[in-house]
Amino acid sequence: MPELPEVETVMRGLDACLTGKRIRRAELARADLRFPAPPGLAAALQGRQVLGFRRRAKYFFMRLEGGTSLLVHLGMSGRFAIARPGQNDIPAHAHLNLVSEDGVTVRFVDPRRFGCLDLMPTGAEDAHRLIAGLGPEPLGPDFTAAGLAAALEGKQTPIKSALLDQRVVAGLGNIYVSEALFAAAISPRRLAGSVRGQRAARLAAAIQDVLRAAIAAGGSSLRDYVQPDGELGYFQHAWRVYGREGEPCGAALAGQGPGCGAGAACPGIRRMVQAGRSSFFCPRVQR
DNA sequence: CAAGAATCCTGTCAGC
DNA sequence: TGCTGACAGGATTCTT
Repeated sequence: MPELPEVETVMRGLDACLTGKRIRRAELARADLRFPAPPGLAAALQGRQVLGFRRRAKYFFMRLEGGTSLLVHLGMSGRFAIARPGQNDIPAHAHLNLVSEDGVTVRFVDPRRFGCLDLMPTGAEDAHRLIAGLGPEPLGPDFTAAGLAAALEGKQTPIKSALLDQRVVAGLGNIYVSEALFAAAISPRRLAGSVRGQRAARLAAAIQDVLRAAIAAGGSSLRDYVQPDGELGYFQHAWRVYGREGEPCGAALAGQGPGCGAGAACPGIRRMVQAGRSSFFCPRVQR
């Protein structure tokens, strides 16, 4: 679902259609999301010009004239639907509706309501309670192999679980953790504390590679995920292990690099459940 | 204190 | 065909 690359892609789409525009009308259809949206949310947006966007982990901020920022989290099923003037079909579960000065309607749609919306002064974005405790941005300057190793030091939990902890590194979810561990040839079962030195360096690089590739691909997609421009299922995701249980690793990697390379001897991609979540991995290459 | 389980919610899909 | 149950997963809260 929406992890860092998807959030980045959604945000870029919104940036392209809203930045510089004035919000003619704002309506909060329902406020009972993961956390209650503040009552004054719609009023704070209406009539204001959108100045720009900024992402942090799986959150992003929409900055408005007047010094207010809107915090958005997509949760599991959150997306943005764009409707041009005349396109009047309203998707189900549209919780926030914004009409731009050019007549384009932007809707925050989130069936499961695991997402959230909040307001804060633009200068206090990083002090927000959902943001303040986050670990380093994996594509930012603060994310290093040494820092990652330090964050993992002494942890008795499997590396899979540790990487889902947003305090260790911010923005990974279940999909890209599996992908990064595969790329780094590290078993999801390995104890987090044993990932250090060269292995930590490999993992840090793999995390960055996997995220960069996904952003470049325009974000990956699952089922009901929709691009901000309204297009649906517009590209083939390129996950190497996620969702590929039983597929031979070599075939899965055809044309995408050497991968397992065991050919017919490849045991195939396995799925297991860790901390209630699926992990996909190749038992031959990941140690 | 840390690690894991339970929890929120609803659409989708497999199986009968 | 229609129903039921399992499943998906982000992040907080609760339990061990």
